[in-house]
Amino acid sequence: MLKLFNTLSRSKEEFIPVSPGKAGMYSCGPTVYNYQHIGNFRTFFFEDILLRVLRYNGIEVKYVMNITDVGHLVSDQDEGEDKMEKSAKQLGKSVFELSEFYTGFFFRDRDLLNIIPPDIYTKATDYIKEQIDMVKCLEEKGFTYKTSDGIYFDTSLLKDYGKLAKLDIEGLKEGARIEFSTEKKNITDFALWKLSPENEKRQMEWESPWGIGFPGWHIECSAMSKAILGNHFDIHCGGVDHIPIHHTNEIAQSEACNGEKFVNYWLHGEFLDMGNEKMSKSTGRFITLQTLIDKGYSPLDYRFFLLTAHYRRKQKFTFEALDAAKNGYNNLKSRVLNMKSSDEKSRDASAQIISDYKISFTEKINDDLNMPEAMAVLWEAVKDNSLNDGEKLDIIYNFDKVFGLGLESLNSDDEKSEIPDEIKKLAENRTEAKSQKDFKKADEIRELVKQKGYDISDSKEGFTIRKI
RNA sequence: GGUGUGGUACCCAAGUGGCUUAAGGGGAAAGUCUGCAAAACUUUUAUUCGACAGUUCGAAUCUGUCCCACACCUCCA
Repeated sequence: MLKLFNTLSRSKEEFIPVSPGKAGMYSCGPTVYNYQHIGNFRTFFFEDILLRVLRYNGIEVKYVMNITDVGHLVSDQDEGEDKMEKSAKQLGKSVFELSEFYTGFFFRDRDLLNIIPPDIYTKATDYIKEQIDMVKCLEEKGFTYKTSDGIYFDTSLLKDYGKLAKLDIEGLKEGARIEFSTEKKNITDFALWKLSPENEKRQMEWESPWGIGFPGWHIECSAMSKAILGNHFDIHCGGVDHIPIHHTNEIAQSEACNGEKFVNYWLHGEFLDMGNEKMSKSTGRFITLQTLIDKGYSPLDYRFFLLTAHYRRKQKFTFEALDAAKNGYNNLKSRVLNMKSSDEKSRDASAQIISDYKISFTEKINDDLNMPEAMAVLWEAVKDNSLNDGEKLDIIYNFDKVFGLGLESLNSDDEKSEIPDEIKKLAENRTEAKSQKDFKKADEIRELVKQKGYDISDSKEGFTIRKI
């Protein structure tokens, strides 16, 4: 039984899809006005794990992710500049070039992290008509009003507005730290359609029944999920920051227009805790996957790191912790490589043990995606002396469908081919010194090679060289 | 000011009333092996879960008080 923590009920619930054996899943993707940082990727990774666990359970998932390329304003109070337009202006590019550039980078990092692409990407600018239709739908049902700068949703008309975030509207008013547009009827009202400023020509703007303008940020997800997955579907996910505003407003729009329940299960991934070095795309201070690569980490080191914490808990990011993950992952890889080169084959005698491991693993991942516990099961199997190498690989490959650490495709040749001839020559010299019992010289050579970044170790067959 | 979350070994991090006198990874230490190392293998590394009370046959897990961090109500995945 698969259990998932539903933000709506704040509790773990058994996952029961609308259509048996199938699931519709939508996740809020990137706003492509800048690079995605490693915090963003923690969320995309969580969604990847969710997708993999659903599929591991034999559920046929239709997975949609949006790309926000318009309408996301600098302030969620529907004020300030459009993030895309602002960034384009700064870089002297068109918004379309900008979108293409950062989307491409996002795809690259996604692939490097072994994150499975969705079945469909929906780009906000490709669904302008659907968004306008939805605003019209809300207008016809009387949920909207007009201000000098756009069409707004009147949240006071919904009895259960804010149910996802358990918003305390009165408390919000008292605690408001900023002033909000005086034209808004309620503090929680939000823009559905923004009119282009009269004195400014936007790069992205469209005709609409209300005048030339662009869609509000929230409407895209309501319109696009409706277009692909229908009025009522199974899972919607994103980062925790989306609970109080973005997802709250999506629910309001969708349920007001469609007149039925929008999404059954809302799942949210917690933030990566950067300690004092808080990452914020708006300040331009953040760590990207490329930063990690430049520092000598592999993208999958980061994936391994993410697997060590539960998605609903903040995870502390430090380079010390990343080093630990890198070491752990290297150990795992070297064990797997050793198993692959072994000729022990599966025996039927241990079928029961293998099955027990898989059952245990399934219990962990189905308990609200408990990856740390699932990883513990993996290590237990890896170190289990009652299993031979063939049996262990059987288990490891099976688990890696969820972990996504690329263990099945690991190839020892990859590492060997990187060794320069100079280093190989030195290693051969050392073997010669050893054969003459000149251990002093042998140790000197090993030290020299170590300084050059390689490690020589002896084995029965001779020596092996490893990049440090 | 309001709201919420969390404090588990040297680090990361599970566990949320008895299966646990607390998983797993990293790190560290010892042994086997080795010319010496490395790897591998074996073993060790929290009688204790922020502090103090309380509930209970029984608590890291529930309650209360206090201390400390962080997050959100500005932008954020």
